[in-house]
Amino acid sequence: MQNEHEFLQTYRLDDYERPSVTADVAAFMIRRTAEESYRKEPESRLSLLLIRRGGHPFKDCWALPGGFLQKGETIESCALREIREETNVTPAAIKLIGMFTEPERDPRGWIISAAFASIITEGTVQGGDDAAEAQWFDVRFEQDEAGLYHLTLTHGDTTLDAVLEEQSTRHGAAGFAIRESGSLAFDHAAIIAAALSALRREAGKFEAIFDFLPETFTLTQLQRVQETILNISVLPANFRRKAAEYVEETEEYTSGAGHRPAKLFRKKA
Amino acid sequence: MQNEHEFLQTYRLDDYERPSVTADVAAFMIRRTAEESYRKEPESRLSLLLIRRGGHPFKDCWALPGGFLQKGETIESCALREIREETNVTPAAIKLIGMFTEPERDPRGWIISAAFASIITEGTVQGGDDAAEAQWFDVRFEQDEAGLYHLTLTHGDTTLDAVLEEQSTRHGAAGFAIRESGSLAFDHAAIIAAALSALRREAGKFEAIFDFLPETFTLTQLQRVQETILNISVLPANFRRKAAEYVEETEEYTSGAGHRPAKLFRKKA
DNA sequence: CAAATAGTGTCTCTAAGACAATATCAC
DNA sequence: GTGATATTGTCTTAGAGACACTATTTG
Repeated sequence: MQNEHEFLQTYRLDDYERPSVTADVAAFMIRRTAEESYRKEPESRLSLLLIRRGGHPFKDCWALPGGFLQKGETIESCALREIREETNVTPAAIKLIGMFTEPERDPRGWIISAAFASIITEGTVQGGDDAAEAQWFDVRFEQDEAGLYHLTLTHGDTTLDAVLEEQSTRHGAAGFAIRESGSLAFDHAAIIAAALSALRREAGKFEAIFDFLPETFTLTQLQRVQETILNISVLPANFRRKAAEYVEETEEYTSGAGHRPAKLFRKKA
Repeated sequence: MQNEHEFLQTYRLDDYERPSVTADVAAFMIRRTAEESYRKEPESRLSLLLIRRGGHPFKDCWALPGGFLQKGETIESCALREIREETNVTPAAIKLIGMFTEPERDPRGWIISAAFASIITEGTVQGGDDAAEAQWFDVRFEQDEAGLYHLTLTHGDTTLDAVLEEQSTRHGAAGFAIRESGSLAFDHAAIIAAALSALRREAGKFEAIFDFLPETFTLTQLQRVQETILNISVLPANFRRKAAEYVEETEEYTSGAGHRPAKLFRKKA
């Protein structure tokens, strides 16, 4: 009879074929467009970080940042390392949203992906990175009358359109089937749709939205984050009442905005 | 310049080392203990399916059913196939709850795991399976004054005790660090804790709990499912008011229970 | 009829939404 | 002052929890 040490000495993992494993990251940020009038508040938009593929397959298509899991790291470290290497941004938070494992999803071979949604804090993106081909796309994600989801990503003149169908969730987490993929590589349109669903599910709770903002912020900024993600609009009075539970005052105020200064808040510990 | 076809012809995936990938399944069922008095309602308990390991490593420890991802299947099919092969039960639903990828988590080598929570419908377990070493354990999962989580699994004379600490969720989904693992194999105590958290999060919504019950059920049965999972108790009047939205009546009634018959309901389409 | 669960009606309290009114700054 | 956002107060309504009461079955 073998003991455990002897067993491990003779155990051969490579008798079985193994997949390559990647982490792909859908990184979201709230961006504010330049104000028109000096005292009007800038518009907030949800945006997503994509990179343009320089090589095959899906050459010249846009894709989520991501790459292969290496020995000795966890899948979360891999996700953080890859987005950093490829786009020079560091997320404030990441969250696993699904596994994408269809055997034919990657023409290079058997490659499965762990998909993460991540949040980039407004204003932490340094310019001048090596990743010239990394760009922020404005996000639109809506359901039409027929129940199909339309994902529209815009950056300057470039528009990527994808159409997805929500999959019956028998035996599994909610997923999306791709009807049209636009110029998005692999199954990344489905990953983005899943990440957006997850983000919207979370954004209703306050805990989840602070990472979009700097350390201190006004309540209006916080409100805009939630409104932008959920694509809704709520009355300031009611938003403040609900938010009060999750924030604490600082002594600081905004200034120079052509209207009453706003107190700055921080997330309650 | 290569075209895509030429690229794929010469692409070599095996230049990089790859991990083995497994799916592990935490399968939950509601079991009802034999009634004491002829008209008293039986007690409901949440239970979890474990198998006893016959070989190294962790010989004689208890573990979640699971096994290696094979080429040509998705990770969800793998999870369903493995639990079926090893325990002869078929889940009504499965849901990914996390990736477990610590490099040292398996002494056999580089093996990462996709963890699923699954629901087994009451009464669908056939006896006499080949998996003599698969057993249902009653589940207790509670937080103590110090904030530590205690997981207690009981089957007859066998009791497995694990102590876990909730991990700060910076950079990721809520996770648990194992303080003491009892006789649970690998990091399965942490997987079970994560699955229980996910189950409790979902059980508050009605959508998630129907799979524990057969096609038709009484509202009291439905109430017991929710109460058992969440470890709470609510007033029948209030439960019914909330549940009404998610169920529809049938023409059937229970009988022979020594008290007023209950109408059977089914999940609303 | 006694014991037990099934089912209904209603009171109260709280949280969410709507709306009105006041405060304060930069030009 | 004007135009904009900041901030507070309060009315109304919808939903959750508590509780009292009635209905129906089988040993």
